[in-house]
Amino acid sequence: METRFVEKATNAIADKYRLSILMELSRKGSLTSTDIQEMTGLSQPCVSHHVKLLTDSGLVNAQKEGRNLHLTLNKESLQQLSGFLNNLT
Amino acid sequence: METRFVEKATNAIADKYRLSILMELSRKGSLTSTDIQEMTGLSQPCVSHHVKLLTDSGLVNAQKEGRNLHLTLNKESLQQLSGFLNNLT
DNA sequence: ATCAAACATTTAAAAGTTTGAATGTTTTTG
DNA sequence: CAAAAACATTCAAACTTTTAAATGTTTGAT
Repeated sequence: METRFVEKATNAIADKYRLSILMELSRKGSLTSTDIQEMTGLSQPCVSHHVKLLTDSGLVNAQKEGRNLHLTLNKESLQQLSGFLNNLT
Repeated sequence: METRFVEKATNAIADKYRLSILMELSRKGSLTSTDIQEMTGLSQPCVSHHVKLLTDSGLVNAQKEGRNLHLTLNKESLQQLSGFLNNLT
């Protein structure tokens, strides 16, 4: 089943920095790693780590554009997760 | 905002045992800690710990009935979480 | 070609989580 | 009341996650 996805996706959300990244992606549409560094005050390697967790979970899409990493929400997977939780009720 | 709830709830879900407890609660309607022990093979203290995380998160209701702990899903909070995630998209 | 900017990787320390053994509490049963 | 059943708590070991310093890679500007 999709339980591995649910586990990885909820784990990706379950952190204050990563949750704030998701919310900011939702508000702004897209962000770069540098944007996230400025927004969180975290070190660059730490941001890189959090971004990797988010992209590995499938909740965030990453696309290299020149030397920038262009991050966007993966709406389909967020909706899939939302639907899974709703189906439990 | 509700971000602390989202953090705690997703954290509660983000574990294979706790996710399976939620899914079994969804299927069966209710469980006791002993049911969960049998179902997971985990030790009693470990089950107690996972149950506490689930109830502290607000996703699961616990009610003492004699010496048993009667666990049920908190559907409202699951729907709240589902709605939050859906609103990000 | 040089330099700088953006991001990734490696590594190690600090902090947090998971697990079960031992023990404690409460409730039911004989 | 004694014993057992169900759950909670304390504790310590094993494991995982988070963080940043150091370093590496790639891309763009001069």
